[in-house]
Amino acid sequence: MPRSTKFDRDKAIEIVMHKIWKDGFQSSSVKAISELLRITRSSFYNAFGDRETLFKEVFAHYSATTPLMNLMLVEQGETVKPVFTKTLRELCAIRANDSLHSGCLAMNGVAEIGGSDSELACFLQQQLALSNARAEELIRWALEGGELAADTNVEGLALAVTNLFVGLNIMSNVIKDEGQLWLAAKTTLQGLNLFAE
Amino acid sequence: MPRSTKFDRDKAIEIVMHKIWKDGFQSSSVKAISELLRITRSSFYNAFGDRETLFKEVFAHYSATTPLMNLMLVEQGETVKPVFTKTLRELCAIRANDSLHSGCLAMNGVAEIGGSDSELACFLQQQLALSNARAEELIRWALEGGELAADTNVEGLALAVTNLFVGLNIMSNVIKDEGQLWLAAKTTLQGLNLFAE
DNA sequence: ATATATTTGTACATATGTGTACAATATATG
DNA sequence: CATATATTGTACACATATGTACAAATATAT
Repeated sequence: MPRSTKFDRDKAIEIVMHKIWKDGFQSSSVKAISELLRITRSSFYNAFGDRETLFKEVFAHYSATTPLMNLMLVEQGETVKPVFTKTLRELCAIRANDSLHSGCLAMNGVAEIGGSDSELACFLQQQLALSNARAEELIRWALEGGELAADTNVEGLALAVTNLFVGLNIMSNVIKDEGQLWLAAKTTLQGLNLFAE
Repeated sequence: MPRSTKFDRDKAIEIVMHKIWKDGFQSSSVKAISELLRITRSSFYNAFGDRETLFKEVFAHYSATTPLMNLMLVEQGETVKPVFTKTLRELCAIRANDSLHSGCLAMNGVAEIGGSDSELACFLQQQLALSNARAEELIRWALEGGELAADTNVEGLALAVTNLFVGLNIMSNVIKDEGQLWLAAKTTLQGLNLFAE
C-alpha cells in the first residue's frame, strides 16, 4: 500500500498560485516553491512532475475562480448585456480590493512569458483565444436576441470586449481605485453598447 | 586623463532593451547582460551601477520611441481625434509587424513586476499615470475645441483610452494579426467617439 | 617618462538553482 | 513479520548568479 503524501495537494496548488501571482513565473523556482510548501525538491518532482506542469495546473485552478467564469455559465436565451456589465463590475471590485495580489494571474502571465514558445505560453494564448471566442458567441446571441443591431460587427465587438478585459486586468496592477477601474470599464461598455444595469 | 569605455553605451542600451523585451526582467541577469554586451561584470557595475538603474535608463530610451510619443507632441488647438486614431493605427501596425519582440516593453513590465515595490515598478506606474494624465489633457482640449460634447466625462474617457492602450499592448503578445488588433482598436475608438480618419 | 582618472579584469566568498539516482520510509495487506 | 508500492529524503554533480576588493590596463595631458 503506498505511502500517502505529507502535504495537501489542493492546498499546495493554492499556495503556489499565490506565489506566482505575487512574484511572477521566473522568480518561482522549484527550490523556492518546495521551501514554501515545506517539502523537498524530490517530493516536488514526484508530485508535480516539473514546473510547467504545475503551473498549468495552477492556471486551471485559477481559471475556475475568475469573474470570467460568469461568461461561461450563460445559456442561450438569457439577456447578455447585463452579464457583461455585471462581470466587469465584479472584476473591477475584485482587482481593486485584492490586497494580496496585483493584476490578474493569467494576463500577467501573458505579458511575462507570452512571447516565449513554452508550452505554458501556448496554453495561456489558447485561454485568451477561447475567451475571445466565448465573447463572440455571447455577442452573437445578443444580436439574435435583439439586444444589438443587426449590422453589429460581431468579430470587432468581441475583440473590443476582450481588449477591455485584458486592459483592465493589467491596468489594475497600477490603478487600485475601484471607482476608476469601473469608470474605465463603464465608459467603454457604454461606448460599445454593452452596458445594461 | 581617464580611460575611455571599450563599448558604445548607447548601443548597449539598445541591446539590453531588446533582451529584456524578449526575455523579461527576471531573466535578464547582470551576468547574462554582461555576456551579451561582451563586457565583464565589473565593467557593467562601473558603467551602469546596478540592474534597476540600467533598466530605468532602458525605459527612458524606449519611451522616446513608442507611438505614444505622438500624443506628447500635440499642441493645443490641433484636432485631437485624428491624433488618437492615427496613434492607435500606428501602434497596431508596429506591434503586429514586430517579429523581434512581443507586446510592449513597458506594459509587459507593469505586468511582470508591477506588484512589487521596487523603484522600477514605481517608475513604470508613474509612466502609466503620466500617460493617463496626458490623455485627459488631450480630451479636454478636444472638448474645448468642440470635437466632443460638453457633457463628456473627461476622466472616464481618459481612463477608457488608457485602458485601450494597455489592452492592445498586452493582447498583441498573443494576437499578431494587424487587422484584428486594429479592429479591436477601431471598434472601441468609434464607441468612445474618438475615431476620425 | 610621469601623473592621473577612469575602465577593465580577476579572484574571492557566497547564494540560488537544477536533474538525477537511489536509499529510507509509511502504509495496507496477507 | 514479510511484501508491495508510492512518497520522502539525501547526496551528487553541475549550472547560474551576486557583490566586492583591488590589481592591471588604458587614454590623455604635461
